[in-house]
Amino acid sequence: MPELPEVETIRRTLVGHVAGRTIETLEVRWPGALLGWQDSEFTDIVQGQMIEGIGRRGKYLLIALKQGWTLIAHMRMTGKLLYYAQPEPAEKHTHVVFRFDQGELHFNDVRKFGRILAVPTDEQMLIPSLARLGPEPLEAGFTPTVLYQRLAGKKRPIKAALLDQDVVAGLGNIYTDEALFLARLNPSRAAQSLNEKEIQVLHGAIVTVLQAGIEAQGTSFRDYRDANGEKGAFQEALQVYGRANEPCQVCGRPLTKSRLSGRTTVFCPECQH
DNA sequence: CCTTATGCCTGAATGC
DNA sequence: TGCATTCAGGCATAAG
Repeated sequence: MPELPEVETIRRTLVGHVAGRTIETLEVRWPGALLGWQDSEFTDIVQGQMIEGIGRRGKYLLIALKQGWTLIAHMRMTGKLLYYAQPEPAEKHTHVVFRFDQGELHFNDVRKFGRILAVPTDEQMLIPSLARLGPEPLEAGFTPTVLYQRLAGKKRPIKAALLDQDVVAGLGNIYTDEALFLARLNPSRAAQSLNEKEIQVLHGAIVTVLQAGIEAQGTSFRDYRDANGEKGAFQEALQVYGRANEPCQVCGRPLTKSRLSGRTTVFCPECQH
């Protein structure tokens, strides 16, 4: 499921193809994928506009259009943005097709959870879910001190806090479990119970797993593909996610699967305290 | 402040 | 084999 490293990889694999391209036509095959406007209005907004660049905030992809509009895309679980240099028939579950003066972009989502929103660029920050987002974990503003402050006083399990996009932007179930393993922290620990040293280690672990995820071009556990339709490789490096009952890479004892804050959670009860 | 439940979805995996 | 159930989960929202 696209988390920060996957969305960043989509951004990187897409920008070279579409920056400077003009959206000539929009084909809306399932209007439910579009938020904020009727599909005819959406079409009027984007047709004829040139893509200036693509940014990212947390798990949101921000596609900046020339005439002051931005497309905000969220893949949720199974959303994909697939670029084709040549015209390509829409595959099953393709909900929106952007056709450029050269090439086309397909928004495809089996589960139909993903959404694309069009908003005037200068009103982006009025979108509550974007406005509330916590710090970007790979930018300079994300320091151990900032993380400490953001977790202070929180009684919720550290895992629940890290999954909360308002605490830190971009972590999902995969990278949260991996970061907690790397930091040797039990996912059930109350967030406020972590001391400064533990927070410092956790901060380093978050940065490390996210950077490693990006370097591996994401985790293709099931559905994830980049804009070229390519899989990532980080699934091969996962230490705990998807490895319930397998031996811990550190101590050899079986990894435990439980349910925490409604999410499947895998961790090593021996190594993670 | 926190939790759990629900809805949104389809396909793969599992159960009988 | 086949039919039914469970599970995967990000996020908004509601309720306790």
